[in-house]
Amino acid sequence: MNRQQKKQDEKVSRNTRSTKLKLLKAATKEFADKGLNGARVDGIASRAGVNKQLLYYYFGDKEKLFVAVLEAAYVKLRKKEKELHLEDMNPWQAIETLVGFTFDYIAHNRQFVALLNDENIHHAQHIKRSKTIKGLHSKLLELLSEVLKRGAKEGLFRKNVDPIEFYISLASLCYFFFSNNHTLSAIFARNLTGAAQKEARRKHIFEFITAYLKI
Amino acid sequence: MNRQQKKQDEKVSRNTRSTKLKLLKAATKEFADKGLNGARVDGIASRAGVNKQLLYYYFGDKEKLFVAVLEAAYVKLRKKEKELHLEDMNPWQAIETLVGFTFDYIAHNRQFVALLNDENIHHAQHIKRSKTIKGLHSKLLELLSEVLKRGAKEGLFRKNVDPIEFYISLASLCYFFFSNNHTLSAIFARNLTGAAQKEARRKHIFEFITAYLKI
Amino acid sequence: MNRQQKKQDEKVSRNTRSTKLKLLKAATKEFADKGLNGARVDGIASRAGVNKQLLYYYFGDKEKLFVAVLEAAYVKLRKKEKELHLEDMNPWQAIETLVGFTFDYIAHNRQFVALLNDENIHHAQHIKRSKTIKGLHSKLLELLSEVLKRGAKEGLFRKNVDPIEFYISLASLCYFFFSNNHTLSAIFARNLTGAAQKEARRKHIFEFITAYLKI
Amino acid sequence: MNRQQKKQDEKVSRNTRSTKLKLLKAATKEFADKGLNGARVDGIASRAGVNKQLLYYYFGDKEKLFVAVLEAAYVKLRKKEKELHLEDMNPWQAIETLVGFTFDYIAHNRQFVALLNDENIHHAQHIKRSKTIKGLHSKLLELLSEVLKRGAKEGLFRKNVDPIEFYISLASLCYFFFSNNHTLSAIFARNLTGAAQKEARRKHIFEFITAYLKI
DNA sequence: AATGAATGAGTTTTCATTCAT
DNA sequence: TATGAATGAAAACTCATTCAT
Repeated sequence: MNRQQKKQDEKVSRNTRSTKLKLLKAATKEFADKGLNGARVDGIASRAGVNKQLLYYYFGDKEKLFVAVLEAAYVKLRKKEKELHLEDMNPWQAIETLVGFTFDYIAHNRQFVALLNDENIHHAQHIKRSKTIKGLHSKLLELLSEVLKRGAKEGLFRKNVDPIEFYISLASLCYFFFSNNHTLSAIFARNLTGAAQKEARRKHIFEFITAYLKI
Repeated sequence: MNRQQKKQDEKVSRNTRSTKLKLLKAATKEFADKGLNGARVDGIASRAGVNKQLLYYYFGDKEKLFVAVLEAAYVKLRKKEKELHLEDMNPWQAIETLVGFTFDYIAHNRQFVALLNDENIHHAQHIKRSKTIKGLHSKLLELLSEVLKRGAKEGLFRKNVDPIEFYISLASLCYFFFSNNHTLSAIFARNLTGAAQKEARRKHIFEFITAYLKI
Repeated sequence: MNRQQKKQDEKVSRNTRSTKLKLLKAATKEFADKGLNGARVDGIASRAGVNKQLLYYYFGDKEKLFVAVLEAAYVKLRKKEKELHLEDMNPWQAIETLVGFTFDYIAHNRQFVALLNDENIHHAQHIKRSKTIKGLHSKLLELLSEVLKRGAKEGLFRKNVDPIEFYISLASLCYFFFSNNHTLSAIFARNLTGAAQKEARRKHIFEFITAYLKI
Repeated sequence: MNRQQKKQDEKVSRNTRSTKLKLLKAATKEFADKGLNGARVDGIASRAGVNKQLLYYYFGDKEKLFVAVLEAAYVKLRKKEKELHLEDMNPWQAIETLVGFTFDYIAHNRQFVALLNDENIHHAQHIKRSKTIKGLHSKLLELLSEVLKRGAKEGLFRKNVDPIEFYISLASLCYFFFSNNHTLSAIFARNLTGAAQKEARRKHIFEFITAYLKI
């Protein structure tokens, strides 16, 4: 393969990748904003600035695009999780890191929250069908399990904490505030969108988690 | 108005109520199951066993019916809340009652969870527009506030607990498990639907809350 | 049911029937003219002078409409067949009647020929799926079989004529001329559309069949 | 032009021919299987194992390719006809040969039958437009005419047989069985695909034709 | 001669809503 | 109060064709 060809291939493949990426990003926005049913194929294409048919060319149909969006979202999350390295920290550090990461990730990836909300309305049928997502085993639970045991053995943490229950609680505390922000704001007749509110929430969650783990 | 006519009127009005009710129940199911966008007017009418046009006759359009469904759901919740009478209990009793009620209500009213999920996708626009829902002030927060203060004063609870933060945490812990049950099951490759799982979750939430409040 | 109601019912049902009928006739024309794939749903609706969606309301989709068209065509044919009463005729009369009927029916129902042509392109998948058509057992073959036996026994006809082969030959001779009229005209560079040509063909077929049956 | 270049050119031209041929064969299959409207340009290209754009490069567009397919089919048929040499045979031999050839050609070239069927749905517009096909005058009719006259003069055949009517009858008997095989099978609820059925049909046609011609 | 990317115009289908009775 | 028939607007999706290399 000479330089000329190589250049060509790179360009073509880069174009393909960038077009698919543009579509994926546009779709993520549209799906997060309006849900699978509310999203418009036209809307996604025009957001991406490409012809609508390319969407079908690359992804097959609207639903498959939705799956691709979910998959990309999970790939991104798992990648970030891997960079945590909880195993190298002392128990309290590890918990603090995990809680901070969970909250901040959700806080900065509201689209992910919206997508998950919608996916739950659809009974997680797309995630269940996705081999990609099933293949992305999260090691977070194992790491957490190890940290909880370590902390207990060192006399720092409460004993016999079920890691799944604990993880669900952590996720709940971080996720719900964002996923239900609109209804909470409406019901409490109060704006919960602000940075101060968010910071207060973050702090509260730390206290909550800490109180539970502390002996 | 003679007896004959009165009887007829009564019958008619009872029929009206029952038809509206049938539609409302059917709509609740359909909306909870498929979301506002996924729900079908035809589906609702056929679930209710009535002609589609009646839906328009009674509720105006699909979106207004959705609002009516949300309103009915909130009316029901507020009514149940009123029956709690936290004010007559000692602080720990009150908290225990509140936690149990919150968990159990959500556990037994999954449709409400689904509706809220969907309403959040729509940025709570229907709730915000509904005067009915706005008018249904929940006294729970006030009661909780009073209970937390009482408990603190009596030296039972942690001091200066923000009732809103606390309430959101409580709601989070109860709500998320049910709202995200499908995706959680898929990701953990585990069935979280069972009664045992539910009971474990309930117990865990009690521990969590208690640990936080306890001095 | 009072007179008023009866009138209403009649009218409603007559409207439904007439609308369905209009659609069916329009679809028959369009499908015969352009084939299943070439036909346009819009074209059918506008030919019928009704809203396009009614087509979906009454028939489900384009393909089901095509099946309905085929079914109607077969129902019509079978009905005509029943009126022949070959059983009451002497053998030669019966054959003459059958041949004349077959030729004339095809000659006057060119749409049926076109539909069958197209259905064969689709490997008869719609006919195979149609319970209605399967249920319309043609008694023609039984009658023909009986006639052939009778004729043979009376010493009028050739013996041991296979009724199916004979029937296929008869159908061939009548059908092909019409089904392939366009290509025949093109290849022979001759107009085969005229009434004279048709009459000549009819006569020829009689001679052909007669020569075969005659001892 | 040096040897090297010549070799290249030869190779290129052979490739061209083979690519065109591959496309033509693939198109023949696809068109025969699904008709002009049902055939997919993508399907043809992928059957041929080449890029879709090449189809346009070589044939202009889908419809022109269809014409090319028809033309190739007629070229093939005419070539085979030429090899018959009916003129060298005695009348009965010639008829026997013609009938056998007609039946066998159709039996072995089902795609041709399917293409003709579809072309008739399109009112033979492509054949009518094709100068190539018009230029391929079939001498069969002239030969047949001569044979019929010869047979009649020799006292072997019925007199004054119209060669076109006779030819159409022959074609009918052979063609219809194959062109309508699917619907016939469906209606008779019987499999007419088998070799035995085919052989029976062939024999029957011989009897039929013979009976007609015989004095 | 060959290819992958991109597109426009069309086609089927869906669905909330209204009409007429 | 209740219903079946009818509709308009929009949605997803298809497909032949062309572009750029």
